[in-house]
Amino acid sequence: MSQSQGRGIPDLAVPRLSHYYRALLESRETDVISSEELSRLTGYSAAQIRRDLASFGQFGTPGRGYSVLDLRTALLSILGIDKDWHVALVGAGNLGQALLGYKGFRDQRFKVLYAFDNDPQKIGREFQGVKVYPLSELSQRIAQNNIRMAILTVPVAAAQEVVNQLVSSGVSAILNFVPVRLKVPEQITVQNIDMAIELERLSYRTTRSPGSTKQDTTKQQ
Amino acid sequence: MSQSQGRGIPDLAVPRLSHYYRALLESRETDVISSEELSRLTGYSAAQIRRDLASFGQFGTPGRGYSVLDLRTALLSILGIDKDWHVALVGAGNLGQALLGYKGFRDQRFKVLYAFDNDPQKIGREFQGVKVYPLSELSQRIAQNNIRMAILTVPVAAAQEVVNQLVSSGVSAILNFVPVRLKVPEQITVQNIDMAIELERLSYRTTRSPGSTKQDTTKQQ
DNA sequence: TAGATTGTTAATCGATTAACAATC
DNA sequence: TAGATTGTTAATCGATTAACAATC
Repeated sequence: MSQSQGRGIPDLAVPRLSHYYRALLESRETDVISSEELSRLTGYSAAQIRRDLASFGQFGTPGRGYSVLDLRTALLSILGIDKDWHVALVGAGNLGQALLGYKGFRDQRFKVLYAFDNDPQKIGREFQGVKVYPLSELSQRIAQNNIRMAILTVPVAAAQEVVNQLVSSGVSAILNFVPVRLKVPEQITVQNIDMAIELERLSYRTTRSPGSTKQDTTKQQ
Repeated sequence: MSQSQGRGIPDLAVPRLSHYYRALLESRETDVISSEELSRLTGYSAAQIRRDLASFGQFGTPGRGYSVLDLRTALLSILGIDKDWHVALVGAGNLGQALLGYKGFRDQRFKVLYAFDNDPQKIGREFQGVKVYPLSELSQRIAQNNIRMAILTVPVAAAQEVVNQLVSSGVSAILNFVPVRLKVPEQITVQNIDMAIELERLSYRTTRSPGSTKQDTTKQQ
Protein backbone atom coordinates (compact mmCIF):
# COMPACT_ATOMS: atom_id res chain seq x y z
CA MET A 1 0.00 0.00 0.00
CA SER A 2 3.01 2.22 -0.34
CA GLN A 3 2.81 5.23 -2.52
CA SER A 4 6.36 6.30 -2.99
CA GLN A 5 9.04 4.82 -5.02
CA GLY A 6 11.99 4.15 -2.82
CA ARG A 7 14.72 6.68 -3.39
CA GLY A 8 12.85 9.68 -2.09
CA ILE A 9 10.92 10.36 -5.25
CA PRO A 10 7.32 10.64 -4.27
CA ASP A 11 4.76 9.17 -6.62
CA LEU A 12 3.00 12.46 -6.07
CA ALA A 13 5.76 14.22 -7.96
CA VAL A 14 5.11 12.40 -11.22
CA PRO A 15 2.02 14.29 -12.39
CA ARG A 16 3.89 17.46 -11.54
CA LEU A 17 6.64 16.45 -13.90
CA SER A 18 3.99 16.04 -16.57
CA HIS A 19 2.79 19.55 -15.94
CA TYR A 20 6.30 20.93 -16.08
CA TYR A 21 6.73 19.21 -19.40
CA ARG A 22 3.54 20.67 -20.76
CA ALA A 23 4.56 24.14 -19.72
CA LEU A 24 7.88 23.69 -21.47
CA LEU A 25 6.08 22.80 -24.67
CA GLU A 26 4.77 26.33 -24.67
CA SER A 27 8.16 27.91 -24.12
CA ARG A 28 10.67 28.50 -26.89
CA GLU A 29 13.18 25.72 -26.98
CA THR A 30 16.10 28.07 -27.32
CA ASP A 31 15.20 29.77 -24.07
CA VAL A 32 16.42 29.24 -20.57
CA ILE A 33 13.74 29.14 -17.91
CA SER A 34 14.01 29.64 -14.17
CA SER A 35 12.15 27.68 -11.53
CA GLU A 36 10.42 30.97 -10.76
CA GLU A 37 9.07 31.23 -14.29
CA LEU A 38 8.02 27.60 -14.35
CA SER A 39 6.25 28.28 -11.12
CA ARG A 40 4.26 31.06 -12.71
CA LEU A 41 3.36 28.80 -15.62
CA THR A 42 2.35 25.76 -13.61
CA GLY A 43 1.22 27.06 -10.26
CA TYR A 44 3.64 24.89 -8.29
CA SER A 45 6.14 26.59 -6.01
CA ALA A 46 9.62 27.27 -7.31
CA ALA A 47 11.07 25.36 -4.37
CA GLN A 48 9.03 22.32 -5.23
CA ILE A 49 10.00 22.48 -8.86
CA ARG A 50 13.69 22.68 -8.06
CA ARG A 51 13.42 19.84 -5.60
CA ASP A 52 11.42 17.64 -7.97
CA LEU A 53 13.90 18.16 -10.77
CA ALA A 54 16.96 17.81 -8.58
CA SER A 55 15.79 14.42 -7.39
CA PHE A 56 16.33 13.11 -10.92
CA GLY A 57 19.63 14.70 -11.69
CA GLN A 58 21.22 18.03 -12.32
CA PHE A 59 19.39 19.75 -15.13
CA GLY A 60 19.92 23.41 -14.38
CA THR A 61 22.73 25.87 -14.25
CA PRO A 62 23.05 27.93 -11.07
CA GLY A 63 22.68 31.58 -11.89
CA ARG A 64 21.02 30.85 -15.27
CA GLY A 65 18.17 28.43 -14.96
CA TYR A 66 17.12 25.43 -17.04
CA SER A 67 17.55 25.05 -20.77
CA VAL A 68 14.05 24.54 -22.13
CA LEU A 69 15.21 22.07 -24.72
CA ASP A 70 17.36 20.06 -22.34
CA LEU A 71 14.71 19.95 -19.68
CA ARG A 72 12.09 18.84 -22.17
CA THR A 73 14.35 16.03 -23.29
CA ALA A 74 15.10 15.03 -19.74
CA LEU A 75 11.45 14.98 -18.72
CA LEU A 76 10.46 13.00 -21.80
CA SER A 77 12.96 10.38 -20.83
CA ILE A 78 12.13 10.41 -17.11
CA LEU A 79 8.46 9.99 -17.86
CA GLY A 80 9.26 7.28 -20.36
CA ILE A 81 7.35 9.01 -23.14
CA ASP A 82 10.32 9.42 -25.43
CA LYS A 83 9.35 6.28 -27.29
CA ASP A 84 6.14 4.71 -28.50
CA TRP A 85 3.96 2.74 -26.16
CA HIS A 86 1.82 0.07 -27.72
CA VAL A 87 -1.54 0.04 -26.06
CA ALA A 88 -4.60 -2.20 -26.16
CA LEU A 89 -8.05 -1.04 -25.23
CA VAL A 90 -10.42 -3.60 -23.80
CA GLY A 91 -14.11 -2.82 -23.80
CA ALA A 92 -15.33 -0.91 -26.84
CA GLY A 93 -18.45 0.53 -25.27
CA ASN A 94 -19.30 4.21 -25.22
CA LEU A 95 -16.41 5.18 -23.04
CA GLY A 96 -13.96 2.91 -24.80
CA GLN A 97 -14.91 4.28 -28.19
CA ALA A 98 -14.56 7.83 -26.95
CA LEU A 99 -11.09 7.10 -25.61
CA LEU A 100 -10.01 5.65 -28.94
CA GLY A 101 -10.40 9.11 -30.36
CA TYR A 102 -9.08 11.01 -27.39
CA LYS A 103 -6.64 13.64 -28.58
CA GLY A 104 -4.70 13.69 -25.35
CA PHE A 105 -3.55 10.15 -26.12
CA ARG A 106 -3.12 10.53 -29.85
CA ASP A 107 -0.95 13.60 -29.54
CA GLN A 108 1.44 11.59 -27.52
CA ARG A 109 3.30 8.45 -28.14
CA PHE A 110 0.59 6.17 -26.86
CA LYS A 111 -0.49 4.09 -29.82
CA VAL A 112 -3.64 2.08 -29.43
CA LEU A 113 -3.12 -0.83 -31.77
CA TYR A 114 -6.20 -2.88 -31.02
CA ALA A 115 -9.52 -2.75 -29.28
CA PHE A 116 -11.12 -5.88 -27.88
CA ASP A 117 -14.73 -6.64 -27.17
CA ASN A 118 -17.02 -9.62 -27.09
CA ASP A 119 -20.02 -7.97 -28.70
CA PRO A 120 -20.47 -9.48 -32.19
CA GLN A 121 -21.94 -6.15 -33.28
CA LYS A 122 -18.62 -4.50 -32.63
CA ILE A 123 -16.13 -7.13 -33.65
CA GLY A 124 -14.61 -6.28 -37.00
CA ARG A 125 -15.73 -2.67 -36.87
CA GLU A 126 -13.32 0.21 -36.66
CA PHE A 127 -13.60 3.15 -34.31
CA GLN A 128 -11.36 6.12 -34.94
CA GLY A 129 -9.21 3.90 -37.06
CA VAL A 130 -8.82 1.20 -34.43
CA LYS A 131 -10.25 -2.20 -35.20
CA VAL A 132 -12.18 -4.29 -32.71
CA TYR A 133 -11.17 -7.92 -32.18
CA PRO A 134 -12.77 -10.64 -30.09
CA LEU A 135 -11.37 -11.24 -26.64
CA SER A 136 -10.32 -14.68 -27.72
CA GLU A 137 -7.56 -13.05 -29.75
CA LEU A 138 -6.36 -10.85 -26.94
CA SER A 139 -3.45 -12.88 -25.62
CA GLN A 140 -2.04 -13.68 -28.99
CA ARG A 141 -2.22 -10.13 -30.36
CA ILE A 142 -0.82 -8.58 -27.23
CA ALA A 143 2.09 -10.94 -27.09
CA GLN A 144 2.86 -10.57 -30.78
CA ASN A 145 2.86 -6.78 -30.81
CA ASN A 146 4.84 -5.97 -27.74
CA ILE A 147 1.86 -4.37 -26.07
CA ARG A 148 2.71 -3.46 -22.49
CA MET A 149 -0.08 -1.09 -21.65
CA ALA A 150 -3.84 -1.49 -21.58
CA ILE A 151 -6.87 0.70 -21.08
CA LEU A 152 -9.70 -1.07 -19.34
CA THR A 153 -13.28 -0.01 -20.03
CA VAL A 154 -15.22 -3.22 -19.58
CA PRO A 155 -18.22 -3.85 -17.33
CA VAL A 156 -17.46 -4.43 -13.66
CA ALA A 157 -18.27 -8.12 -13.84
CA ALA A 158 -15.71 -8.77 -16.56
CA ALA A 159 -12.88 -6.66 -15.23
CA GLN A 160 -10.87 -9.05 -13.10
CA GLU A 161 -10.96 -11.86 -15.60
CA VAL A 162 -9.79 -9.56 -18.39
CA VAL A 163 -7.02 -8.24 -16.19
CA ASN A 164 -5.81 -11.75 -15.51
CA GLN A 165 -5.56 -12.34 -19.22
CA LEU A 166 -3.83 -9.03 -19.83
CA VAL A 167 -1.27 -9.76 -17.19
CA SER A 168 -0.53 -13.24 -18.37
CA SER A 169 -0.12 -11.92 -21.91
CA GLY A 170 2.58 -9.53 -20.80
CA VAL A 171 0.81 -6.25 -20.07
CA SER A 172 2.42 -4.48 -17.14
CA ALA A 173 0.53 -1.18 -16.93
CA ILE A 174 -3.22 -0.77 -16.81
CA LEU A 175 -5.31 2.38 -16.93
CA ASN A 176 -8.46 1.20 -15.22
CA PHE A 177 -11.76 3.01 -15.65
CA VAL A 178 -13.75 0.24 -14.00
CA PRO A 179 -14.89 1.08 -10.47
CA VAL A 180 -13.40 -2.00 -8.90
CA ARG A 181 -10.24 -2.87 -7.07
CA LEU A 182 -8.19 -5.02 -9.39
CA LYS A 183 -5.98 -7.74 -8.04
CA VAL A 184 -2.66 -7.81 -9.82
CA PRO A 185 0.79 -9.17 -9.11
CA GLU A 186 3.17 -6.76 -7.44
CA GLN A 187 5.17 -5.82 -10.49
CA ILE A 188 2.10 -4.75 -12.44
CA THR A 189 1.01 -1.17 -12.09
CA VAL A 190 -2.58 0.00 -12.16
CA GLN A 191 -3.81 3.55 -12.35
CA ASN A 192 -7.45 3.95 -11.51
CA ILE A 193 -9.68 6.65 -12.90
CA ASP A 194 -12.96 6.51 -11.09
CA MET A 195 -15.22 9.20 -12.38
CA ALA A 196 -18.04 8.61 -9.93
CA ILE A 197 -15.65 9.07 -7.06
CA GLU A 198 -14.43 12.34 -8.52
CA LEU A 199 -18.00 13.58 -8.64
CA GLU A 200 -18.47 12.55 -5.03
CA ARG A 201 -15.40 14.50 -4.14
CA LEU A 202 -16.95 17.59 -5.69
CA SER A 203 -20.17 16.86 -3.90
CA TYR A 204 -18.34 16.66 -0.59
CA ARG A 205 -16.50 19.90 -1.13
CA THR A 206 -19.56 21.76 -2.24
CA THR A 207 -21.65 20.41 0.60
CA ARG A 208 -19.31 21.30 3.42
CA SER A 209 -16.94 24.26 3.19
CA PRO A 210 -19.22 27.10 2.20
CA GLY A 211 -16.12 29.06 1.41
CA SER A 212 -12.74 27.62 1.17
CA THR A 213 -12.14 25.05 -1.49
CA LYS A 214 -9.43 25.25 -4.05
CA GLN A 215 -8.65 23.38 -7.14
CA ASP A 216 -7.20 20.01 -6.28
CA THR A 217 -3.48 19.80 -6.23
CA THR A 218 -3.07 16.08 -6.51
CA LYS A 219 -3.55 15.81 -10.20
CA GLN A 220 -3.82 18.82 -12.32
CA GLN A 221 -3.69 21.49 -9.70
CA MET B 1 -2.50 25.72 -2.98
CA SER B 2 -3.66 24.02 0.17
CA GLN B 3 -5.08 20.61 -0.08
CA SER B 4 -6.76 20.07 3.20
CA GLN B 5 -9.93 21.44 4.50
CA GLY B 6 -9.25 23.18 7.75
CA ARG B 7 -10.36 21.09 10.67
CA GLY B 8 -7.94 18.26 10.20
CA ILE B 9 -9.89 16.43 7.56
CA PRO B 10 -7.55 15.80 4.71
CA ASP B 11 -8.93 16.12 1.23
CA LEU B 12 -7.17 12.83 0.68
CA ALA B 13 -9.64 11.16 2.99
CA VAL B 14 -12.64 11.90 0.82
CA PRO B 15 -12.15 9.27 -1.86
CA ARG B 16 -11.53 6.81 0.94
CA LEU B 17 -14.93 7.63 2.35
CA SER B 18 -16.39 6.87 -1.06
CA HIS B 19 -14.73 3.49 -1.00
CA TYR B 20 -15.98 2.76 2.47
CA TYR B 21 -19.45 3.61 1.29
CA ARG B 22 -19.18 1.29 -1.68
CA ALA B 23 -18.01 -1.56 0.49
CA LEU B 24 -20.97 -1.00 2.79
CA LEU B 25 -23.31 -1.30 -0.17
CA GLU B 26 -22.20 -4.90 -0.43
CA SER B 27 -22.75 -5.66 3.24
CA ARG B 28 -26.12 -6.50 4.72
CA GLU B 29 -27.67 -3.43 6.23
CA THR B 30 -28.70 -5.24 9.35
CA ASP B 31 -25.12 -6.17 10.10
CA VAL B 32 -22.52 -4.55 12.26
CA ILE B 33 -19.09 -4.23 10.72
CA SER B 34 -15.71 -3.69 12.36
CA SER B 35 -12.95 -1.46 11.06
CA GLU B 36 -11.01 -4.67 10.63
CA GLU B 37 -13.61 -6.08 8.29
CA LEU B 38 -13.90 -2.84 6.36
CA SER B 39 -10.17 -2.94 6.05
CA ARG B 40 -10.33 -6.33 4.42
CA LEU B 41 -13.01 -5.11 2.03
CA THR B 42 -11.34 -1.89 1.01
CA GLY B 43 -7.65 -2.44 1.48
CA TYR B 44 -7.21 0.58 3.75
CA SER B 45 -5.82 -0.01 7.22
CA ALA B 46 -8.23 -0.40 10.11
CA ALA B 47 -6.49 2.44 11.93
CA GLN B 48 -7.00 4.75 9.00
CA ILE B 49 -10.63 3.80 8.68
CA ARG B 50 -11.31 4.48 12.36
CA ARG B 51 -9.50 7.76 12.20
CA ASP B 52 -11.24 8.89 9.01
CA LEU B 53 -14.63 8.08 10.42
CA ALA B 54 -13.92 9.52 13.85
CA SER B 55 -13.00 12.85 12.31
CA PHE B 56 -16.63 13.25 11.26
CA GLY B 57 -18.33 12.12 14.39
CA GLN B 58 -18.94 9.08 16.49
CA PHE B 59 -20.45 6.40 14.32
CA GLY B 60 -19.32 3.22 16.00
CA THR B 61 -19.85 1.38 19.24
CA PRO B 62 -16.74 0.32 21.13
CA GLY B 63 -16.68 -3.41 21.48
CA ARG B 64 -19.19 -3.90 18.65
CA GLY B 65 -18.27 -2.01 15.52
CA TYR B 66 -20.27 0.11 13.10
CA SER B 67 -23.87 -0.43 12.12
CA VAL B 68 -23.82 -0.90 8.36
CA LEU B 69 -27.06 0.97 7.90
CA ASP B 70 -26.10 3.87 10.12
CA LEU B 71 -22.67 4.21 8.59
CA ARG B 72 -24.10 4.16 5.11
CA THR B 73 -26.50 6.91 6.03
CA ALA B 74 -23.76 8.93 7.66
CA LEU B 75 -21.44 8.61 4.69
CA LEU B 76 -24.17 9.52 2.23
CA SER B 77 -24.74 12.69 4.13
CA ILE B 78 -21.06 13.50 4.65
CA LEU B 79 -20.37 13.04 0.96
CA GLY B 80 -23.43 15.10 0.13
CA ILE B 81 -24.88 12.41 -2.09
CA ASP B 82 -28.05 11.93 -0.09
CA LYS B 83 -29.92 14.24 -2.42
CA ASP B 84 -30.03 14.84 -6.16
CA TRP B 85 -27.41 16.96 -7.84
CA HIS B 86 -28.45 18.70 -11.02
CA VAL B 87 -25.63 18.56 -13.50
CA ALA B 88 -24.93 20.11 -16.87
CA LEU B 89 -22.51 18.66 -19.36
CA VAL B 90 -20.76 21.03 -21.69
CA GLY B 91 -19.18 19.66 -24.83
CA ALA B 92 -21.11 16.82 -26.44
CA GLY B 93 -18.21 15.31 -28.37
CA ASN B 94 -17.15 11.69 -28.15
CA LEU B 95 -16.15 11.84 -24.53
CA GLY B 96 -19.11 13.97 -23.51
CA GLN B 97 -21.54 11.60 -25.16
CA ALA B 98 -19.94 8.64 -23.48
CA LEU B 99 -20.22 10.29 -20.10
CA LEU B 100 -23.90 10.98 -20.64
CA GLY B 101 -24.44 7.26 -20.57
CA TYR B 102 -21.92 6.47 -17.87
CA LYS B 103 -23.50 4.11 -15.39
CA GLY B 104 -21.35 5.26 -12.51
CA PHE B 105 -23.09 8.61 -12.67
CA ARG B 106 -26.55 7.35 -13.45
CA ASP B 107 -26.60 4.88 -10.59
CA GLN B 108 -26.07 7.74 -8.27
CA ARG B 109 -27.92 10.90 -7.62
CA PHE B 110 -26.11 12.91 -10.22
CA LYS B 111 -28.72 13.93 -12.75
CA VAL B 112 -27.49 15.38 -15.99
CA LEU B 113 -30.32 17.62 -17.10
CA TYR B 114 -28.81 19.20 -20.16
CA ALA B 115 -25.90 18.95 -22.51
CA PHE B 116 -24.57 22.00 -24.30
CA ASP B 117 -22.65 22.27 -27.53
CA ASN B 118 -22.20 24.71 -30.35
CA ASP B 119 -22.19 22.20 -33.16
CA PRO B 120 -25.44 22.63 -35.17
CA GLN B 121 -25.24 18.92 -35.99
CA LYS B 122 -25.67 18.12 -32.34
CA ILE B 123 -28.03 20.78 -31.12
CA GLY B 124 -31.50 19.37 -30.67
CA ARG B 125 -30.30 15.77 -30.69
CA GLU B 126 -30.55 13.52 -27.70
CA PHE B 127 -27.79 11.29 -26.37
CA GLN B 128 -28.70 8.70 -23.78
CA GLY B 129 -31.88 10.64 -23.15
CA VAL B 130 -30.13 13.96 -22.60
CA LYS B 131 -30.87 16.74 -25.04
CA VAL B 132 -28.22 19.05 -26.48
CA TYR B 133 -28.79 22.80 -26.36
CA PRO B 134 -26.74 25.65 -27.79
CA LEU B 135 -24.28 27.36 -25.51
CA SER B 136 -26.29 30.54 -25.86
CA GLU B 137 -28.92 28.95 -23.61
CA LEU B 138 -26.45 27.80 -21.00
CA SER B 139 -26.77 30.60 -18.46
CA GLN B 140 -30.51 30.72 -18.55
CA ARG B 141 -31.05 26.98 -18.24
CA ILE B 142 -28.50 26.55 -15.50
CA ALA B 143 -29.92 29.35 -13.45
CA GLN B 144 -33.49 28.16 -13.92
CA ASN B 145 -32.84 24.56 -12.95
CA ASN B 146 -30.71 24.92 -9.90
CA ILE B 147 -27.75 23.34 -11.59
CA ARG B 148 -24.71 23.59 -9.35
CA MET B 149 -22.42 21.06 -10.96
CA ALA B 150 -20.96 20.78 -14.43
CA ILE B 151 -18.92 18.31 -16.42
CA LEU B 152 -16.55 19.94 -18.85
CA THR B 153 -15.58 18.12 -22.04
CA VAL B 154 -14.99 20.94 -24.49
CA PRO B 155 -11.88 21.60 -26.59
CA VAL B 156 -8.98 23.24 -24.79
CA ALA B 157 -9.47 26.55 -26.55
CA ALA B 158 -13.04 26.91 -25.34
CA ALA B 159 -12.59 25.76 -21.77
CA GLN B 160 -11.88 28.93 -19.86
CA GLU B 161 -14.60 30.94 -21.56
CA VAL B 162 -17.15 28.22 -20.84
CA VAL B 163 -16.04 28.04 -17.24
CA ASN B 164 -16.52 31.76 -16.83
CA GLN B 165 -20.07 31.39 -18.03
CA LEU B 166 -20.71 28.40 -15.81
CA VAL B 167 -19.47 30.23 -12.78
CA SER B 168 -21.44 33.35 -13.43
CA SER B 169 -24.55 31.26 -13.93
CA GLY B 170 -24.20 29.75 -10.48
CA VAL B 171 -22.26 26.53 -10.98
CA SER B 172 -19.93 25.89 -8.06
CA ALA B 173 -18.42 22.50 -8.82
CA ILE B 174 -16.77 21.47 -12.07
CA LEU B 175 -15.50 18.08 -13.16
CA ASN B 176 -12.93 19.09 -15.73
CA PHE B 177 -11.69 16.68 -18.38
CA VAL B 178 -9.91 19.39 -20.33
CA PRO B 179 -6.13 19.31 -19.94
CA VAL B 180 -5.85 22.90 -18.88
CA ARG B 181 -5.57 24.76 -15.62
CA LEU B 182 -8.85 26.57 -15.14
CA LYS B 183 -9.00 29.91 -13.40
CA VAL B 184 -11.92 30.07 -11.02
CA PRO B 185 -12.89 32.16 -8.02
CA GLU B 186 -11.90 30.75 -4.67
CA GLN B 187 -15.26 29.43 -3.66
CA ILE B 188 -15.61 27.33 -6.83
CA THR B 189 -14.23 23.83 -6.74
CA VAL B 190 -12.68 22.07 -9.69
CA GLN B 191 -11.75 18.44 -9.94
CA ASN B 192 -9.49 17.63 -12.84
CA ILE B 193 -9.38 14.32 -14.62
CA ASP B 194 -6.49 14.33 -16.98
CA MET B 195 -6.28 11.05 -18.75
CA ALA B 196 -3.08 11.75 -20.63
CA ILE B 197 -1.34 12.49 -17.37
CA GLU B 198 -2.54 9.23 -15.89
CA LEU B 199 -1.05 7.38 -18.83
CA GLU B 200 2.21 9.22 -18.31
CA ARG B 201 2.16 8.15 -14.71
CA LEU B 202 1.90 4.55 -15.83
CA SER B 203 4.66 5.13 -18.32
CA TYR B 204 6.89 6.51 -15.59
CA ARG B 205 6.26 3.63 -13.24
CA THR B 206 6.79 1.03 -15.90
CA THR B 207 9.93 2.67 -17.19
CA ARG B 208 11.72 2.99 -13.89
CA SER B 209 11.11 0.57 -11.04
CA PRO B 210 11.59 -2.79 -12.68
CA GLY B 211 10.04 -4.29 -9.61
CA SER B 212 8.20 -2.43 -7.04
CA THR B 213 5.09 -0.59 -8.06
CA LYS B 214 1.74 -1.00 -6.47
CA GLN B 215 -1.70 0.14 -7.32
CA ASP B 216 -2.04 3.84 -6.64
CA THR B 217 -3.45 4.79 -3.32
CA THR B 218 -4.52 8.32 -4.05
CA LYS B 219 -7.71 7.55 -5.81
CA GLN B 220 -8.87 4.05 -5.91
CA GLN B 221 -6.25 2.76 -3.59
C1' DT C 1 -16.92 -10.27 34.05
C1' DA C 2 -14.05 -11.14 29.80
C1' DG C 3 -13.56 -10.07 25.13
C1' DA C 4 -13.94 -7.04 21.47
C1' DT C 5 -13.44 -2.91 19.26
C1' DT C 6 -13.95 1.95 19.20
C1' DG C 7 -12.08 6.82 19.52
C1' DT C 8 -8.04 9.27 20.62
C1' DT C 9 -3.44 10.37 21.81
C1' DA C 10 1.47 9.94 20.87
C1' DA C 11 5.02 8.38 17.68
C1' DT C 12 6.42 7.89 13.08
C1' DC C 13 6.82 8.75 8.66
C1' DG C 14 6.90 11.46 4.45
C1' DA C 15 6.35 15.51 1.76
C1' DT C 16 6.72 20.49 1.25
C1' DT C 17 8.76 24.86 2.25
C1' DA C 18 12.28 28.01 3.53
C1' DA C 19 16.83 29.35 3.67
C1' DC C 20 21.29 29.56 1.94
C1' DA C 21 25.88 28.10 0.39
C1' DA C 22 27.68 26.89 -4.03
C1' DT C 23 28.25 28.34 -8.60
C1' DC C 24 27.60 30.22 -13.01
C1' DT D 1 32.97 41.38 -9.58
C1' DA D 2 27.84 41.58 -8.65
C1' DG D 3 23.60 39.43 -9.55
C1' DA D 4 20.97 35.53 -10.36
C1' DT D 5 19.49 31.14 -9.58
C1' DT D 6 20.48 26.40 -8.77
C1' DG D 7 20.88 22.21 -5.71
C1' DT D 8 20.73 20.90 -1.02
C1' DT D 9 20.20 20.98 3.83
C1' DA D 10 17.37 21.99 7.82
C1' DA D 11 12.81 23.27 9.54
C1' DT D 12 8.03 22.78 9.13
C1' DC D 13 4.02 20.90 8.22
C1' DG D 14 0.65 17.25 7.52
C1' DA D 15 -0.86 12.60 7.16
C1' DT D 16 -0.58 7.82 8.62
C1' DT D 17 0.30 4.29 11.94
C1' DA D 18 0.65 2.25 16.37
C1' DA D 19 -0.77 1.80 20.87
C1' DC D 20 -4.03 1.89 24.36
C1' DA D 21 -7.48 3.68 27.63
C1' DA D 22 -12.38 3.99 27.45
C1' DT D 23 -16.50 1.54 26.82
C1' DC D 24 -19.87 -1.53 25.18
